[in-house]
Amino acid sequence: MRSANDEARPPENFVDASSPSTPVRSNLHQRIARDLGERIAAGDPVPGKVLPTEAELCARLAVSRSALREGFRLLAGKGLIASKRKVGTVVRPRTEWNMFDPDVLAWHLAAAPTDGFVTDLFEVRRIIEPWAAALAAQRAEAPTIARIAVAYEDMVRFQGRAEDLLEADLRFHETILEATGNAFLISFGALIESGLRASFKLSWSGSAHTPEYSLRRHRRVWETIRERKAQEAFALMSELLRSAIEDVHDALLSRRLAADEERGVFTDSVKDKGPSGQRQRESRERARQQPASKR
Amino acid sequence: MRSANDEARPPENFVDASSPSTPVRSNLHQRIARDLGERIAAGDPVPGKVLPTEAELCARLAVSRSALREGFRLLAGKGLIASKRKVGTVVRPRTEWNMFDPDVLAWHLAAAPTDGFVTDLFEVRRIIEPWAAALAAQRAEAPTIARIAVAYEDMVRFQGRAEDLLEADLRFHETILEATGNAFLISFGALIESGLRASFKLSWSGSAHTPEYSLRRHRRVWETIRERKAQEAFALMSELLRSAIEDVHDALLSRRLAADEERGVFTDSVKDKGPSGQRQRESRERARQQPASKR
DNA sequence: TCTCATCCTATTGTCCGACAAATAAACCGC
DNA sequence: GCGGTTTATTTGTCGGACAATAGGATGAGA
Repeated sequence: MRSANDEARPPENFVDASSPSTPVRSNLHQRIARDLGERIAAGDPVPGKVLPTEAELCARLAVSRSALREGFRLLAGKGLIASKRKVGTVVRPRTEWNMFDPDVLAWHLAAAPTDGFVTDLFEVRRIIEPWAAALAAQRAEAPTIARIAVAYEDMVRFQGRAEDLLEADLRFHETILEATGNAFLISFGALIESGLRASFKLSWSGSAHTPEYSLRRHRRVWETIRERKAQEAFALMSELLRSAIEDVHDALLSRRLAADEERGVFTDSVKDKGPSGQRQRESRERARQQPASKR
Repeated sequence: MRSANDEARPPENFVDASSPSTPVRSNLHQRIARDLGERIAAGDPVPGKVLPTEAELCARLAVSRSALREGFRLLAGKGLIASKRKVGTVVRPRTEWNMFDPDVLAWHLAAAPTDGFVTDLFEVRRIIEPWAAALAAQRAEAPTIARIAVAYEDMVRFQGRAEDLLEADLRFHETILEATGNAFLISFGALIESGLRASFKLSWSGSAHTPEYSLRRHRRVWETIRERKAQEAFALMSELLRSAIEDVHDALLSRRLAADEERGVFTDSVKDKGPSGQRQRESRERARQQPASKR
């Protein structure tokens, strides 16, 4: 029984290798978790509803119950699902999900990168990272400051290659978080990494602002940290993130415009969007749950 | 084989029921994860080292391999461990752990509530919650504000019963986070809940400040949110947390003093601690990894 | 003696089947 | 119509088997 393949099953043909914090050759239960996680993040089984029974999912995904259940545990540990005897495995309400988990963030961005969602993410970054910069200016040890410098210099050197530039950019921000010596802020770095990687893959490789503009801001942040000017580091990091979020919103906007145009629709829902950077606050309630992509 | 019990094994005799975000009647794999998680958080297998093999752990804990592996997945999903064929299951470096996971936080606090750790936690609270209060003042809808009021009034009513007071206190802070509408900030509430619950169980039920003092601060935060005064809400929440961290530090200090005294040691390591609230910044590096309790 | 290829073995990864336990839902007696 | 009982379904745990991988031992050759 269970001959070959039924539907929606990636048994062997996809080596893929696209997930943060999981190695290229991921295990089966990791792939299962990612698969289900992305689907749940997209709202396939809407919160409150139950997933198919383990037996059925085993058949559909063509995996053993052990592997499936281990995948379930990965999701349960992040708050996405909860299983109970006789009732099944239910998708927990979104408020219970651990949004600070890098995987959960990646699944969200892979499945439904809504405006409201990335707005929320950058809002948190704008809350945390300026403080991190200030604390780094106060506490960073010399070698850590040197690593921030290296990251910045790599950004300059890799200006051409977007891939390497992203890596250097990530290292820049993560090293600043490290410099604070705060275990929680260091953890926050993984979230930024996951978020930026996914956003990057989402195709906003470039930016609306010129590369020089962004580089100059990074350089000034680094300099103020080196010179132990906490308040200025705070302000500059705040500025840096403000311009970064504008870039992301522009990218998401053009992305949606392109999608709409190609679909032939051009209704009133997209005609009066301003040039970004301002109306996020007002329209955030409505933009929240509006999927911008497939599925 | 595997007759009765070997060591450090809680097979059936502990019903316990002490873990946040997990129901009272927890499953076996959840208990396994908590058990190993607390031990790892305490540094039993130090990061980089490998755990005993699955076969051995199965024997020691007297559980099946399935249950053990599901527990492993819980831990792996939070970044604590990583398994590889032939090499075993290694404890990942602390920087890779997801400190924003409520369980990870609880395990840390249960196993090794160091000064540096709670300082870090409250530092993050002081970064995030004032902003949350400000955003809540801007965005909260009327019914949400009403729930904040209810939480405050419950705090007043439950002044006597510490348990209920804690619940109301948690609801107060979590509702403010909810009011921001930011998915990430809402997630942060689970962290606060886990942290405060563990701290509470750690015995600082009361506080150095009078209850009235704390209540007055909460009241003023609520009022400014109701009156949409974002800046004042920011400042007041900041103040509230500043006094809260003083309470916690006092509690931890007296806790350690009591432990030292009872042990008979009274060396120079504890004699010149000031009256809290000031020297956290300077001595944080040294206080970081100093266990204050058993094990 | 050093280097490299090969084999061996230990360990996790996955599969399978069985039974236990819980509990929602159907059922039945009153 | 209602409360207690039974049933059926679903997850929870167990035990065993084999596959896959990779570290380490082994041995041959330079």
